[in-house]
Amino acid sequence: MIVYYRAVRVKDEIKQQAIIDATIELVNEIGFASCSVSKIAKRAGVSPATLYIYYKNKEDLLVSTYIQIKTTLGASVMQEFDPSLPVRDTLMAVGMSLFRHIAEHPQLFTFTEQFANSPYQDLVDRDKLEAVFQPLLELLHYGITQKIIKDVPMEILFAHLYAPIYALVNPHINPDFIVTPENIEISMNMAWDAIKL
Amino acid sequence: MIVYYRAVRVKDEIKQQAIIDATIELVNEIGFASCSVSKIAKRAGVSPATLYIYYKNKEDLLVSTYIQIKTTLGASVMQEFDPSLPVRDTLMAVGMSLFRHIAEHPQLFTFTEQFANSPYQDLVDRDKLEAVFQPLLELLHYGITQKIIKDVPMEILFAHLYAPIYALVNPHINPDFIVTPENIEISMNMAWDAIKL
Amino acid sequence: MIVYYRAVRVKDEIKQQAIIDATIELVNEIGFASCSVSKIAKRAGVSPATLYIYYKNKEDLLVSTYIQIKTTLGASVMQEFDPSLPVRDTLMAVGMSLFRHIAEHPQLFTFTEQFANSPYQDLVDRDKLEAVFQPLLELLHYGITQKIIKDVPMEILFAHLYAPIYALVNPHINPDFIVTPENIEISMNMAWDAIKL
Amino acid sequence: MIVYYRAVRVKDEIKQQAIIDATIELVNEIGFASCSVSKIAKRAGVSPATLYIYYKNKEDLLVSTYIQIKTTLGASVMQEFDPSLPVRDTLMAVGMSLFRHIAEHPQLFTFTEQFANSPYQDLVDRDKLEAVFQPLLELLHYGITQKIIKDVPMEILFAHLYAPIYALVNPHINPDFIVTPENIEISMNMAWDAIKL
DNA sequence: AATGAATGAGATTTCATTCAT
DNA sequence: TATGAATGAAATCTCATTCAT
Repeated sequence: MIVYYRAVRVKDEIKQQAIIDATIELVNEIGFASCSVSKIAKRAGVSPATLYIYYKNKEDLLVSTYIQIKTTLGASVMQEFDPSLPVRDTLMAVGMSLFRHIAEHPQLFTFTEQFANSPYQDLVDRDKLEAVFQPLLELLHYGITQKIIKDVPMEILFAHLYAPIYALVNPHINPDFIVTPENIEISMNMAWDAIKL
Repeated sequence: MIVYYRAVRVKDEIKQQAIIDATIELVNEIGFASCSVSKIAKRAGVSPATLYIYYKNKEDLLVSTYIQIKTTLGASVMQEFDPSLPVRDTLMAVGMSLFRHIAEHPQLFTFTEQFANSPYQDLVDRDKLEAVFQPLLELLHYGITQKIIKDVPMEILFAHLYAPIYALVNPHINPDFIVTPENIEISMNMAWDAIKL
Repeated sequence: MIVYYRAVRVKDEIKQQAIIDATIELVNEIGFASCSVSKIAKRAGVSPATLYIYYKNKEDLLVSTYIQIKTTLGASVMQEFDPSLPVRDTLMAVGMSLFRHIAEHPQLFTFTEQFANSPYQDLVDRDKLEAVFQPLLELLHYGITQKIIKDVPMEILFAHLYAPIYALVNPHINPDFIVTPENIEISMNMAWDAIKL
Repeated sequence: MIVYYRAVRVKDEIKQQAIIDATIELVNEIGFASCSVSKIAKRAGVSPATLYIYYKNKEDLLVSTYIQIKTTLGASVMQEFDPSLPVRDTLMAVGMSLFRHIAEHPQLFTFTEQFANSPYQDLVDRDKLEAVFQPLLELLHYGITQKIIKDVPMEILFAHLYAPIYALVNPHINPDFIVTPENIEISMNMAWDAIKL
């Protein structure tokens, strides 16, 4: 009976995740701009008012969704990071992991691409999100000191390492491109050619 | 009478361009999502109803604006295309021109980036827009047959040639990156390293 | 034909007043707190969206209504102001006019009473609204120098001159009080007794 | 067992009063119109659902709060009522006590002023609330028979006795008025001049 | 008794588009 | 052609209240 009394209905993490999932689905189906709170709520099977129990407002919901996706992506990709390997192998492994992760979760990728070009993107603490990639930055620095990697600004190194990946997997840019292990390897090798000394 | 007719036509075109300019300005100032027809009309100095004389609806206006920008960009960039030069020189020239064009017209770039991640983007005939880059495609093909360029899928070549440019100049991705002639050259040289055999 | 073209549909002052009238009616019927924009619009026979053509927002509508009523009241009451009369006669005439005006327009009075106790009241420039009563203030000052009126703070004089009027005609406070010429005279005489030296 | 029962009751009453106090505070801070049940509950440190254990609904809570304040005010003010004193002294004492009470509890006054201009005010049994002032009524009647006070309708006497007080202490009407003992005395003397024969 | 979760109803406001002139 | 007025539909969000525990 005590257990009964203590078991007051509790904020439902399943429901909270259902709302996020509904958001991602809807953005994929009808686009970021057409996503209204009502539509998201209906898709998640809750009342629009319920949504406001879990998120302060629409902005909070979208930003939270974005951060969740990016955090998961970062953690997953950086699992491959192994500083005991040669610089080249590490960078390639991380890049390939990124390729694969995006290819396996196209819905998440679509969401983040649309989010990044929305007015909401300014509300995210980018530095915090990118902190997980700090080891990558240090590895590139090390590569430069070892005369393995070109001594150019970091942004340019990153742009050549990872921008081609994003362009290739983006269906808006390359609707017909298919991510195969061969293509991944080809592209990552080219990225290495770009940055290596 | 002909004079009269032409005068009217000229006035029309000025107004029509004023609407497009207003659209681009507003997207830059308040973002794609916050741009309403009324706001665009007010900025252009016309009535909302007038806007519907020149464009079928909002979608038509935005798509027309996008096509105008992309067409102008393509024509401008391809001016540098000179098939009598070595392959490398041509590709570099085109890339640098692209870099410069974007850097010189940041408002147009902002518009296209926002448009490309909107539900409207599916309404554009991409093939038609990209037709202007056909010579580039042929040049790459030629480079492959001459064993100058890696024999990999076209999309991958393009991704490594131009995606880094877009990433670098995109203030959402690289808010602190400054486009200098040195940076342009560094990046284009790296792009060449990526695709060259 | 020229006339036809020039007669573009024009902001309709009749419609604008219809909205204000609807506002006043509704506040009388269902109270200030229950008045929604939709209800006001429906009562005025327009779409809620139309209301926003004439007023920036709900606040603007309510404040405008209040100012209109108060301005009309002030002008009407001060018509009785005749500085050539003895001080006592002037004050009595103004007070009686106020009594009568309120009694004849109970709906307007109800609106202002409710408005004055709403969060909107802080948005009104009271000094501007009360400027019309400046001659009254000066008259009281003059009466003090002439030793006709008690030399006490202005607020106290005003409170004793006019607060009883408002209390008497307020149906919330005196639901059964009937404004008769006799009652008006009785009350105004008492007010004079209060302030006279 | 009795002890247990009483302990529970005491706890209840504290919570119930906490809700009322929270209501008064919130009305003062954010205004009557912005007070929602959730906000009141949060301020009182209880769940919105708990509030419905103590009060049937929002209306019941607000009316109860109003009645509590008015009852306390009436009792406090009428403490000064001493029929053995001369009529004038009694009326003056009561008025001054009213002045002081309001000045000392501005939060309670703010609440009642806002309540009185809300749709809830019709739900109060005014006769019951005003019963406490019955001796005052009788005193005025007596004063009339003794030819001390003007023989005019009761409402008019009350209006001149107490409406100026409410107007003076009301910050909406007299934002700059400061309640000093001198001002209280001046005003009460004027009120007496108004009603005395 | 006590509560956090849940919600239908309704609030204000803006939108893309059309109408009447 | 050009327009200011007009609007139905839909947006985001809050509310008073009830439910399940």
